[in-house]
Amino acid sequence: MEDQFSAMASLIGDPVRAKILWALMDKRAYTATELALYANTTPQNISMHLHKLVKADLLTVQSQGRHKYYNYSRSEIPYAIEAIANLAPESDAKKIKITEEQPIRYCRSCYDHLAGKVGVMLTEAMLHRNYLTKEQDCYDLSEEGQKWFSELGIDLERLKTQKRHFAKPCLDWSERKHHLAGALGAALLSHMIYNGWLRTMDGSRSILVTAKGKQGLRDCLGMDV
Amino acid sequence: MEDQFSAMASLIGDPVRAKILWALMDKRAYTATELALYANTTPQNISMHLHKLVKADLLTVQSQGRHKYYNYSRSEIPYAIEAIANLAPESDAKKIKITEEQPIRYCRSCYDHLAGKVGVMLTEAMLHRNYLTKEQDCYDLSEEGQKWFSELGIDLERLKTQKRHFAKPCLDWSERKHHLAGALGAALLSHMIYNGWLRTMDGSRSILVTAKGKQGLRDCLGMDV
DNA sequence: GTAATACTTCATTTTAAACTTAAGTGTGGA
DNA sequence: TCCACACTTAAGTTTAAAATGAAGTATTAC
Repeated sequence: MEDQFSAMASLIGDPVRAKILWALMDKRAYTATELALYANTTPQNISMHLHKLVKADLLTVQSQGRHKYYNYSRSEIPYAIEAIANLAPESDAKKIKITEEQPIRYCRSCYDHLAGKVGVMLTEAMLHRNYLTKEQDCYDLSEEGQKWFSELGIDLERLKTQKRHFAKPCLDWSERKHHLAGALGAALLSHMIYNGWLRTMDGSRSILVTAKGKQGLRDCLGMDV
Repeated sequence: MEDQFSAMASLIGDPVRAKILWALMDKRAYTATELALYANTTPQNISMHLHKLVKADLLTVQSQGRHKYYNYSRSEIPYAIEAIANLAPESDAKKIKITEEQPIRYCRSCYDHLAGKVGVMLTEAMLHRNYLTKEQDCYDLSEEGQKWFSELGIDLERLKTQKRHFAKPCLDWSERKHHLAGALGAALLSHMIYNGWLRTMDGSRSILVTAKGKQGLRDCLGMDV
C-alpha cells in the first residue's frame, strides 16, 4: 500500500505533471499542446507525461480530430490536489498577503464549485443560517436549506440521483477553511454563473462577482462581498 | 502557487519520505533509527530526509535524551496523505497490527506520574472531554477540568504553589504519544493509588488497575480499560 | 494531390537528487 | 573517564527519470 501511495505522490510531484494537474483545476479540458505551452516544455515531453498520467488513471483522454483533450478521470483527484496545495507552509501565504485581494484568492472555481474567500463566506453564511449542517464528512441540508435551494430554482431531486457525493466539504488552500463541494456545490456555481451573478475569466480560474451577484448575495444570505 | 504545490507533492513522493509519512499514520512518534529500519535505508539517509520534511513543516521533532522523536506538525497532513492514498487503485485487505499487552507497556509509572497505554488513554480522555487543552509546550486546565479535579479531592491551589511545571506533556516510550506529567500528573497518580484504583507491583514499574479502578475510570471518564 | 498541424515513439543525453563513505557532535551509561 | 549509541554534516558517486533530437502516424486545410 505504501508503495502505491509513494508512486502516486511522486507521479503528482513532478514539476511538469504538477502543472498539468493544476491547470485542469478550472474544469476545462486542455489539449496536449496547450498544456505544453502552459508547462513551458516541448510536445514530446508533455506527451510522455500525459501518457503516464493516463496510465495511472489520473487523467482521461478524449480524441477530437487531431486534438486530444485531457481531463481528470475521477472526482477524487481535485480533492487530493487541493489537500496537497493546502500543505504549503502558512508563512508563504502570509508573504503574499500584501496582494491579499488577488482575484484568484478572492473568488475562484475549485474544479466545479466555488472557492476562495467568497466560496468560504458563502458556505459559512449557509451554515450560519442553518441551511447546511456539518456532519462527520459531509454537509446535511436542512428543511430551510431545501426550501432555499428550491426557491433559487435548483432541482434537488435531480441532484440526489447523481452518483457523486451530494454535499461535501472541501478544504480551501487560500482560506484554510472548508467550502461547499459535491453535486450541490457544483449546481450552485453553475446556477450563479447562469444567472449572471458570477462571470468566469478567460485563461484563469478567477471568478468575478458582478453587481447583480453582489446584490443577490446580500438579499439571499446577507453577505457583503 | 503551483510551484509550491509541485514542491510539496514531490517532497511527499520520494519513496523513503513516503514510507516515513506512512509510518506516522498510526499517530505514534518514531525515532530516526526506527524509521531508517522501517524504510530500509541508512541513518544518514533518513536523517537527510527527515531534515527536509521538518524544514518543509511537515514534521516536528522532539528531542528526548539522545533520541529524536518525529511526528506530523499539523493536522492537515494526514488528511492530505489519505487523499493521495485514496487515488491509488483498490488496495488489499488492511493489515492489522497486533500489539503485545505486556504489563510494563500497558500501565506503569514514569517517574512520578502514570504512563503506558492506560496513562495515554487517561490523558486522551481528559483532552477529549476538554478538561485539558494542549498548548504549545504544556497542558491547560479548563473550568470543567478544575471542577473535575476538585471533585476528586485534589487541591489545585496547593499544586500551583509548587515550583515544578503544573501540567506538562511527556512522550511515552511504548505508546509514542503524550501522557500527562508535571505536578498535576503526579497528584493524579498518587490520588489513584491512595484510593485503591491502582496498585504498584514490587520490584517493577508496572502498575495494576484494580476492579475499583476500572469502575472508577469508566464512571469518571468513560474509559474502558 | 501537398502542406501544415497535432501528437507519438524511440534512442540518446542530461541532470537533479538520492545514496554512500567518512568524519563529525552530543548524550548516557559503565 | 571512556566508550557505545543516536544522530548529523559534508564531500563524492550513482542512478533513475526527465528532457531532447530525429523520425513517424494521423488528421485537417488549401
